Amino acid sequence: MDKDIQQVTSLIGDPVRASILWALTDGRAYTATELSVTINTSPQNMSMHLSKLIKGELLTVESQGRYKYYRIAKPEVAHALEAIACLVPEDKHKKKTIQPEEKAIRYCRSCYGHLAGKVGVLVNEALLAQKIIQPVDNLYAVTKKGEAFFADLKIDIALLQKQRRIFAKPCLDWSERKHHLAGSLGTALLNSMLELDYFRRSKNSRTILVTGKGQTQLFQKLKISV
Amino acid sequence: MDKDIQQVTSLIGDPVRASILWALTDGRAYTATELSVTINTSPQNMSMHLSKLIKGELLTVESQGRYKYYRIAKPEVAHALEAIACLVPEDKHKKKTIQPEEKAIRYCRSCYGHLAGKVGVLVNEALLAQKIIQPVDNLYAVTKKGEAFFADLKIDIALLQKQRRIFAKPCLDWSERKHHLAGSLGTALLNSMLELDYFRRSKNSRTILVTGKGQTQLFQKLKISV
DNA sequence: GATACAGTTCATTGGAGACTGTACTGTTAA
DNA sequence: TTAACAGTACAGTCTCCAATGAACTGTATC
Repeated sequence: MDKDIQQVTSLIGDPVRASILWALTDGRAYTATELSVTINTSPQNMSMHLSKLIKGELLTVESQGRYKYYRIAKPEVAHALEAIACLVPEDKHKKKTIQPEEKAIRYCRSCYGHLAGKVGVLVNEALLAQKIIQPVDNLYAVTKKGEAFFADLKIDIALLQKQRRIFAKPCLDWSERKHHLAGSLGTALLNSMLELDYFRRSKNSRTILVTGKGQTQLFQKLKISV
Repeated sequence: MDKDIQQVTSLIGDPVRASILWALTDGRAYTATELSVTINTSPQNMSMHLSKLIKGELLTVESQGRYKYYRIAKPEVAHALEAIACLVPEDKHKKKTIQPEEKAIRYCRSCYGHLAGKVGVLVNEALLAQKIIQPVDNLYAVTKKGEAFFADLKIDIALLQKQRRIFAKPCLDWSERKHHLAGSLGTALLNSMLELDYFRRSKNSRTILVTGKGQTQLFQKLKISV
């Protein structure tokens, strides 16, 4: 038993691995590259640490194309990390400023070119509710009504469908645990909305800001209040 | 915050320090030499590690003559360790032949002053089933019926509730993966049952033995067969 | 007093393992 | 097809820090 505990603690004990685990405690999944950027270490090093965490059954991986999404393996891991966080000496807690950036990234962000977060999920739900898109065996198809909607946003559906890339599909949103729109249509939609100044990207972050114009347009077109 | 977590994890991460902490999770105090013998390392090395744990506020010392008694600084530390113990990969439990002493410690032990192991979990389940305690937002409360039960064991509920320490809460048991009773009520219950000779501590181990009297009383009072 | 023991301090050493550079596989996009 | 990118594998380097030996303080017992 003692040996087992030692193995787990030395796994958690490394500073880089501790940072990885801590970054993942919110339950969202990140790619190896994303993690290596936020933790500020090389991709090879990150790969090494991630494989150790996988082997120790603290993380799980999910492959999506050339990306690999890493996430906490089970609730017990997050629980243990929270328990460890409680052991930080008291005097260190002086500066308990809760960062608003965390809140922002959960609200609206880009996810490999398409819209994610709470806003991304709301948009997807609205597109379905208004029958602009509809599910067809695990993918999405654009309806007659939808064609007009996308044309209005200067999106050429026919052109997108000619591409080899998947046209439109649901993608599980890590912060909301619901689906948002992915595929070339998802990318085109976000690009168009950025172009039209509904949204603006923020620097050095995946966070996306909703403009005043975006608020009014999203309400008019999709009946969404953001 | 990230730096703080790293400091705590690398403190826990060292194999020797992990063993020290694990050896102290029963809440009892040990001298430096005792620890260096059980952990099997030199006194100087033990001294070095202990001073780091003290500095990190995970342990406290108490001097008595030429001896120094080391113990876990606060319940949160024991809690974090138990949480970490839950992360030991499943297959490790199965394939290794569990030694008799290991079996004993899994069956019944003390965990920072309260009862743990299979017996600890059974007792907790019985207390809940018989409506002696009931869950109230992640804590436990004593029912009317329960007051009589604890009074019978010479436990003064009112006195315990006046303390600053948490009165009663569930604590995840590493060997059973279920909850046992923690908090001042849990401590009082174990002390009372030791006093009444339901249980006896074994020397140099966290293992607790159930006496004949304990077996009959636990069956009479809680309908538990141990 | 002398002796034995608990625990600590400090300089030195040794080695585990984290990191880097290079080179590779597999996937996506044009 | 080619190019770009995500991620991995491996060998070599380097660095931190645990462990050691020797010497010390302080306490108990004779």
